[in-house]
Amino acid sequence: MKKTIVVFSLLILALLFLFQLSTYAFISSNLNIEIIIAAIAIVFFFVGIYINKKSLHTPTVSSLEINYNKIKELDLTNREYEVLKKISEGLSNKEIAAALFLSESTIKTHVSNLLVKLNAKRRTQAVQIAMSFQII
Amino acid sequence: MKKTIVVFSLLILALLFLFQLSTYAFISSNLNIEIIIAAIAIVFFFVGIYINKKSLHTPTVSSLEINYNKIKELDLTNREYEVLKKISEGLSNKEIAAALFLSESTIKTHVSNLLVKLNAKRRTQAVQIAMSFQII
DNA sequence: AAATGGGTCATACTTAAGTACCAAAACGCT
DNA sequence: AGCGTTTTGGTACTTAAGTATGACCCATTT
Repeated sequence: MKKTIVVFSLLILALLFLFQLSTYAFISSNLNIEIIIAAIAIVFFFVGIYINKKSLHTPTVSSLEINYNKIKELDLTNREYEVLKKISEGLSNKEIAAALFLSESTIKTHVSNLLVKLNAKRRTQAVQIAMSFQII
Repeated sequence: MKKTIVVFSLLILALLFLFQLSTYAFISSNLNIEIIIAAIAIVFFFVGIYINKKSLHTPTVSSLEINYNKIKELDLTNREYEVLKKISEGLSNKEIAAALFLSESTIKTHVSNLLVKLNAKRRTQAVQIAMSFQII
């Protein structure tokens, strides 16, 4: 943050200097106006780069969006998708049942249907496939 | 790419226009020079932002690096880490055994040790934990 | 030479996961 | 009200996963 303040202070000083110079050049006409304009252009060019780097593109640490169309395409129901997310969190069938207030039998049914729809043989593979489809 | 060409073409036209205007203002003195300079500054400011966005920060589509220090910290051996990666790919113990030319017993041993070291109860949880540590 | 750690494999066992099949309640839709 | 789908749950079974324990080989270290 201190660095930002210093940069902006220097920037303001540079701009003031340039504007003074441009006024001087306009009055006395002994300095080429194009050079002044070019200098201002260059300064603002770098200001644009700096602002963009600082404010517009700071975090954005990935975290890709979920492909909801793919979920529909795979014909996953709400419950199946809920179970899939729990599986990806590393929960057992019993734990998922407890988390969703259901019986383990129900979870097994959902998991079985899930594996068919995702064309997976195991829950670990289902997670892998789901990640490749970006649905979790 | 076509969009880039269009943007740059428009940009060059705008700059030519501004420079012509500045020359006109310099000669006839009926346009305030400060306004011209401000216009150029604004244009170059956005040029800076655009250039920065296009060239300096294009890909970076995530794909975070692996935390090898964490692997050492967890005291995972080479074989255990190999098995962990195979688990995360959704392979069964039998499939991992076939892939690494080992017996299923050996894989089970490695998996068991792996779960202890990662403090996981199941292979799915191990994958989850490994991802949170960014070691896979 | 003995201890150590990594890797391999086996047996025996328990628990979890997954399949197949069925059935009923619940819900949305026409 | 009737239809189809979702959701729920059960039984019975097979297969996979995971644990515990012991054993052997091999390379490195003490």
